[in-house]
Amino acid sequence: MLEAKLQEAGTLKKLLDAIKELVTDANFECTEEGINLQAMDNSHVALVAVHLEAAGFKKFRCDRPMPLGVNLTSLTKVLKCAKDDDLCTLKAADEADVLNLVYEAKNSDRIAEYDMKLMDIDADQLGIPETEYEARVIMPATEFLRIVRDLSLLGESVRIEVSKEGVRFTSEGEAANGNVLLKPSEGKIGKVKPKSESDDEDGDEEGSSKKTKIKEEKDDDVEMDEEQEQEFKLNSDDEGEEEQGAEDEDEEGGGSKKRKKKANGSSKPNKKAKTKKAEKNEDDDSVVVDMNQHVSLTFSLKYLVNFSKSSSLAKRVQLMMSSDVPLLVAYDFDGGYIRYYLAPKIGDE
Amino acid sequence: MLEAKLQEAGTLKKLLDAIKELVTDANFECTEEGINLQAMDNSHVALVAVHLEAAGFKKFRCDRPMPLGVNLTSLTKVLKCAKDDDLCTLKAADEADVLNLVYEAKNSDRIAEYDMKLMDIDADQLGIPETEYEARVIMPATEFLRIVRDLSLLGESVRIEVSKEGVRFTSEGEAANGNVLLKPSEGKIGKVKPKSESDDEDGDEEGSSKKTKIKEEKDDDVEMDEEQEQEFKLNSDDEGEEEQGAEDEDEEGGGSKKRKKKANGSSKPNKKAKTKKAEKNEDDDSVVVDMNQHVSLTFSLKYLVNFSKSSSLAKRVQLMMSSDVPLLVAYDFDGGYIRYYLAPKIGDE
DNA sequence: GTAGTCGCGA
DNA sequence: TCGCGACTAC
Repeated sequence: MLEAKLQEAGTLKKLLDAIKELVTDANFECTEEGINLQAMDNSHVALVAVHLEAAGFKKFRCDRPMPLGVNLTSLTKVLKCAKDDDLCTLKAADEADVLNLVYEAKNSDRIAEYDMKLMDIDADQLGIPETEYEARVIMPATEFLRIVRDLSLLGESVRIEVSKEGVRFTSEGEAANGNVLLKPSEGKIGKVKPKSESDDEDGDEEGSSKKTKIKEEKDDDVEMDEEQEQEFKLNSDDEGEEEQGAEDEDEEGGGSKKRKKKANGSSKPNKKAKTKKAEKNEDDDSVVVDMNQHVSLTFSLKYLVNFSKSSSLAKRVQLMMSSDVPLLVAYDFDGGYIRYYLAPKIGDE
Repeated sequence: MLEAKLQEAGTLKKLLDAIKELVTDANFECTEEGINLQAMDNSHVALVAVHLEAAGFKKFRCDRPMPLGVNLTSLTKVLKCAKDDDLCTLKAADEADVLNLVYEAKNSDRIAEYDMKLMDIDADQLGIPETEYEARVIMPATEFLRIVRDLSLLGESVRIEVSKEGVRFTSEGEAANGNVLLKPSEGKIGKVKPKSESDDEDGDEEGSSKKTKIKEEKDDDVEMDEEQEQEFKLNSDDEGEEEQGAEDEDEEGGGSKKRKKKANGSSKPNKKAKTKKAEKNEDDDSVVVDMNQHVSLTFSLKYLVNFSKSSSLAKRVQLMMSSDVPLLVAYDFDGGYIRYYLAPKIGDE
């Protein structure tokens, strides 16, 4: 049985606004630790991973793991029926085929209750490899939004280059080319340290000579697979929109979670990282650039524009890049995160 | 000859926005008392009655009754040419086939003048029976708007139930079901008294044991027919959209008012009621529920959503219901009102 | 608030 | 089949 009470329905509404255009159906994987959602977009070019931790709820109870197959369009409709500041309680009985949502107005003289049908979704719950990245950029989410929106007016794709100079976004279009260069804020450029020491790589870069790759600075709850079994595979986005059997990853997605909780131990040591992030990641407008080597990758702007809808959820966004692996765009907010993975365009076209 | 000067063109604009989707052509029945419009919607499921009283105009003169047949789409276009705060004067000569509209900017350095063609419309001016209702709900217009909009995302129809609990709106749809319960505000529930005493039925319900029906709390100027000749008949809205001859009630609608002022005396004792209403009906966000018995009726949300466009005209809305008779949705504003009647769906489908 | 896209009605 | 209106996205 699940019962999760959220202080503000608005949080969920924003979350859905952020992903509903990318994904139409997804499993909300509920466990005692919170709620996870992971899905590839309809053309398998991008992957979204959402995590809402139990502690982020005003009240959270989930007796046993349960996947709730939700049509996001329906859920969006149902959430439209809530005011942003309504208390919102999600309830589902074990084996239930409906999700119950209760909205209580602040002044509680209005109670609305909705039952939404659930569906069985063949989980394409993929293992996300815990990549160590060659470059990380942390910047204001609105800045990122602005840049990708601007550039999307010019062309279809953007090249993101991280160098000692900072980070440069370049787009070339029919009518015009453009690029935006963000210089790292004072003292905000350096190399990246392995996760174990990442707590103090904030510009004071003494000792950062070790050539390690960068891990995203986050509480990790995405299923990662050091063993690489069922590792997720994104299509490289080269305009191929033909429906290619989205159902070829059935070994993983048998409909239920053979969730492989990470074998490797580096998985979730994060209360401290959280505090750290608050310091460097949410409290300012700085641009932080960490890199071990020059990285230049090209991505579809359409997707990035879509990702940046999450700007309403978090002040800061983190971009993690390495050659030839998907870009990770991560937004952290109180009580959870939303992450997007996007395969680079090949051939730098 | 008609000459009616309105302080704010915006009022008319809002009025037209509220009804133009429901009705495409209608007669503006002008008399010395003001302007009335009454029309059934295109599928004869709903009826709209608008009243603009002479006193609500900055200046009003109508020498003799005249029906002005107006295409509401055209009038809407012409009104779009006015700014909301323009002075707006409507003029029509006797027997004229055009309506003249003059817009004067506040600062009067701009005068715009339009002539709109009139048309002959077979009046379906129907007698509206003065129903006494079993239940009345008065609530903020925006709340009603919100509820019907929300529920219309889920399903086609809504069941409205008035009980001691308050008023509950329920909709069932493909993907989800939902219901919203509004509890009456403190002391705002009671039985309803006959109109003659309605001035003090505000929660202080001593003496309200008399089992009388409720009349709408309003200045009444709709043609009502105690004799029941030509009483209006709404189609019960069960998807039946066949055009049924709307032109059988000419005795009443011959273009002029043989207004039968109600035979029964309870008809318009309302300057006081008005004040009263201001107290309980417009100055707060309360939900007032009066009922003599439990009522549960089902209506088309499409229409209710349409009706609630009138929320821009009034702060409060009044719902009047009795089993098996049309719902009355009434909005009162300075200088007039707009009322909608909607037949319940049959069989509670 | 405006523009574009999709659906429904004439 | 074309036009108008409604809904969604930007």
